[in-house]
Amino acid sequence: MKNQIQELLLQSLAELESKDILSTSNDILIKIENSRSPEHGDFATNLAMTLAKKNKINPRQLAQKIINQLPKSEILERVEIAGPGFINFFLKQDSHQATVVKILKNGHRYGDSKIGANISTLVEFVSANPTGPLHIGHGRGAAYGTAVSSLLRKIGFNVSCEYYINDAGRQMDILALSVWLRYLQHNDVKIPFPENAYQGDYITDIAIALYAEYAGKFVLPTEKIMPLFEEKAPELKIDGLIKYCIDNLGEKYYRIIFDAGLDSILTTIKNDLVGFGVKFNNWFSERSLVENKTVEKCIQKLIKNDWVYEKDGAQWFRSSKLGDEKDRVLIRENGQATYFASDIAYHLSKVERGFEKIINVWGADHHGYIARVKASMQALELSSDRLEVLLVQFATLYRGKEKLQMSTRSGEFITLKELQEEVGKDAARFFYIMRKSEQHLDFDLELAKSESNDNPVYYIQYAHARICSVFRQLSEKGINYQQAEALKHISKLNEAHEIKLLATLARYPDVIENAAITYEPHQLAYYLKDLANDFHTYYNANQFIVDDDIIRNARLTLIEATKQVIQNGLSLLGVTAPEVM
RNA sequence: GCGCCUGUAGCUCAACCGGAUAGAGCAUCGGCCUUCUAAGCCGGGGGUUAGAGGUUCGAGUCCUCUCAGGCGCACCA
Repeated sequence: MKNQIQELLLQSLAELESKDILSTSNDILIKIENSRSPEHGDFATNLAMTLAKKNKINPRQLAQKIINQLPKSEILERVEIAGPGFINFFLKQDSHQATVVKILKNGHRYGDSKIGANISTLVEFVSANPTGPLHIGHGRGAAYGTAVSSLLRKIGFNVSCEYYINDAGRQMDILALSVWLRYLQHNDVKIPFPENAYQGDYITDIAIALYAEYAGKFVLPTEKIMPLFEEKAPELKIDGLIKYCIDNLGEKYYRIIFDAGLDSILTTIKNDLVGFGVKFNNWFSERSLVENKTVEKCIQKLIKNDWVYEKDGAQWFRSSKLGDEKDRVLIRENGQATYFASDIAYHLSKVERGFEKIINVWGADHHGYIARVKASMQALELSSDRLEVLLVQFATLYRGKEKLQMSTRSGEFITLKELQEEVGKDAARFFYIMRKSEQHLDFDLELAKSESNDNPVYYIQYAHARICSVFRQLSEKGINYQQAEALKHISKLNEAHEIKLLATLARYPDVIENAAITYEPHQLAYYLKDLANDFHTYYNANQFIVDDDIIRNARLTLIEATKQVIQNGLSLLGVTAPEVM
């Protein structure tokens, strides 16, 4: 609809230009808005106001000239000038009514478009360290990332979702150590447990499972371990213990413990995500980048192109030459590659796998990381423009007044699974999506639980269930409804509530497109609330199952179309559309 | 100290690349169920958009400064 109006305006402008009344730049952007108020028609443009100054014409006069040159149109009832120079477009009623046909004809594809041009797109999100179950903080990234992916697919991008598994590095060593120490304790070895190791009960569970399979195979004499606990600096103590564990247990046994922890936690994470309705196309292992030498290959290439230098025994990347605020270490003094080195390789892999558009959904605490990753892509002569990093701000978690920590190490956190069990998947997903991603979120658990019945998601689902109920009543009463036949009577949909509902339904494709290209799924959530509101109002004002066949059929097509759009929208957000509530 | 994000009704949040009278929900007050689900609808009250300047036909939105909060500034991930 907007496109048609835009076309009319372009023709009008071309006409004015050919008469030398007006000059416009070639890249003129015609902005057409959905009017906020019915008295301003259905659509409005500020075109005359933006062109007025350049052409030294009074905006209202210019608006009149533009209107005079508008070609005849089938869809417009009338066009008006209002306020300082807005041009308001009023649609003919049958243009509104045609929306019903369009929706019912396209079904679950209503709202799709092809503007993504099948561009190969990778969306990476969650990617939490497999050192513990996902907590509520991860839920936001999961809900957001998957909604963005779904939206992009809807507008024609070829999207793949990926989870990057940080299965290498120090955090994982700490995890393995934590498992081992719990395992020793389970073997009645009297040994302390460091405060900065992973405290969660799930560690003990893994240790017990390990014991069940391997019995006392990994027990070492304690005399040599105990002195390591005397180290005062907590991080050094941990490192000392890890080193002891690897050296004395041997690489093979250490790997068994390490993998037991990794596999167990990864399985939990995968299950929790499936339960949350979040699916990944690929789980990408950081370790694989080390094992197949991609990391080494990256570093060699950087060295070859003179992006690396040595300082204090470490290898540094000259990222400050490429927009980063300082240079970054690739290889530490102790010879180990940094996480950043893996990440360079990971992004190379993304490009080499053919992704033209690369989207990373990161927690806001990683924002300082963007510049160095982009710098590395430039240094490897990969276009860094194709990388877009979407930052999701933190959710601060409260239980009533009490602020809760979401630290995995402390082991005290609400898991995503617990949230799901308490609040429900639909409500939780919608709760996350409602907030735009760059907003900080105060998530009061008590509130979320106690108000779960007031969660707007139920408002939307209720509209859907009500519509389903109407159709159930219809068949119970033995009243015939044939969509094709009923569609012949949509011209009867001209009551105020019906026009309002039709206009909202017509907006849906725009909402999808805009939500997708701006990566703002909350726009869809708010739209669905609006749509449900229009429906509930209509429901209260009019009876659908009436004796008049024509009126009844017309109304039924409208609510059937409404049902379809609610379904389409909710499914994009990972929320179900129940038929009964 | 530097960088990023945020500040809108009592609370939680919207506001479509700046646009017409800043909107919802919760809470509060008042109406609506012999008719398709009252998890609903209709109406009232509630605002100096943190503050001060600036840009322009027009600012919650853009710029500068101040204040307040969150996050980041590792040879951790």
